[in-house]
Amino acid sequence: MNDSGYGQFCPVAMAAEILCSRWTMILLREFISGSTRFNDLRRGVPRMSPALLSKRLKDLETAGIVTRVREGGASAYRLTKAGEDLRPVVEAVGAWGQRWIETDASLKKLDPNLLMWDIRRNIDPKPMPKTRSVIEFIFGDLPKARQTWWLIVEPEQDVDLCSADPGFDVDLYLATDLRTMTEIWMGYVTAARAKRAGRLTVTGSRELEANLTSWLTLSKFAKVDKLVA
Amino acid sequence: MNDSGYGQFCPVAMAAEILCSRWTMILLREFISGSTRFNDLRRGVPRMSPALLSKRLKDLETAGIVTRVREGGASAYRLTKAGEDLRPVVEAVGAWGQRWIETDASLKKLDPNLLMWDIRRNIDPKPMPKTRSVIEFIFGDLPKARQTWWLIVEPEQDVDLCSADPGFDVDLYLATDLRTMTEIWMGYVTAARAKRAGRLTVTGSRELEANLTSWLTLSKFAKVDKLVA
DNA sequence: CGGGATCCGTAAAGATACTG
DNA sequence: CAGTATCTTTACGGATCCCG
Repeated sequence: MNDSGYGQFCPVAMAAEILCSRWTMILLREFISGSTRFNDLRRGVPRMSPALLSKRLKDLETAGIVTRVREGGASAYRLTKAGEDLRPVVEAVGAWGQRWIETDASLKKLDPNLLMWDIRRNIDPKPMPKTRSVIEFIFGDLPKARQTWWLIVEPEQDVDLCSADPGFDVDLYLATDLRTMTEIWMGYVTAARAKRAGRLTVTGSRELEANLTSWLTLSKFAKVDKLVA
Repeated sequence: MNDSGYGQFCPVAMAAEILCSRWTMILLREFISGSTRFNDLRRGVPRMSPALLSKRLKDLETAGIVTRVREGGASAYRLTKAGEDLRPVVEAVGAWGQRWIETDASLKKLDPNLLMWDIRRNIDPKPMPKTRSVIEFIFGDLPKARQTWWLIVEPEQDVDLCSADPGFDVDLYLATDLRTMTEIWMGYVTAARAKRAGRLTVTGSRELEANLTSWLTLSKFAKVDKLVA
């Protein structure tokens, strides 16, 4: 008998034994967002120790939720069908969080690295120019080392994120502060409203500026209505 | 800064800080199933220490998921609107568990107390006689002390569960084993099939026997199709 | 550089007993 | 009935190191 679990045959309990251990839900969010490599996953859960990440990946493999596959020399982790089927669970958790967690509580956990990493993987290159576009984010309230971020969008390619100047000409600048950009990303405030309030300044390519809301895709939870302030 | 959490503004992470601590999901299942009193909750999570139960209740109160109210001399815990809104989360977790957790894994965690407690709160008295009905469950494979259970169903009242003979005349007997009854409850096998296989014997009131499937409501996950053996 | 393993101190959970 | 108190065990966090 496995004494580490809840000792209940109920499917909620059986599932919770796997899904509700520390970091697992966040790890699943990373998988559902498309990460497959150890260090990509790690970037999404920077405060999780690599030892624990390694253990959790093994646990998820044992549970039949991820499979480990060799890709060239490196290994990649991919969701199985059972893992893909967890999408509704993660989305239900996220939707509840967006509805009921107080805005201020979320905004006490600002992190430019996580924000930009999230923005990066949700950029939609389709409405963007058919050449390379470089977008510079400037968080005026942060110390120099974390102030400036570049997104490099090449058509038909994954978007690149840099925190060191890549040396390309910049097509669009977004000058703001970390809290405002996070609020926009979470759907707490619109980009237009932030601009009018003087909390966001957009300069550069007229085209990119004009259709900003079509390529700067927001968090998938941004459309969920909040029910608490 | 709260270092105990995940340190991420993402709603999945914010929600998981609350929902994915040990026992919390099972406790929420108990609330959603209708328990409100400390000792009722405790019966649904018998392997959780009362100290931890007490702490989790306080955590849930702080999170705005339950409220503690005085009812006469005793206290009761009730879901708030935010707590009620967790129903889709718990149901998604349970549905995934029913689909993907192997049957044998669940059936290694048999527990007559949990099973009968679950059956008790899902009995539907409406299709039953308008007088008191007493149903005796006999698990022939268990030691004497846990072999026999009585359900006392009075119209318009909560169903009573006893593991000591209440002394009433019995209207219906169900003789089976713990695994079979659990399989029926979980929807792995039908009562009719278990009867044909000689794993369940029903004797007593013809009426109660005839409409057994209408008053013996199965687990709410029984209708979810399994995708693994 | 990707993908871990090891060691050690702290924090959470389990077991059991007891109380207003 | 509704919890505390106490002690032990396990899980987790953080730093460091290893290896192809």
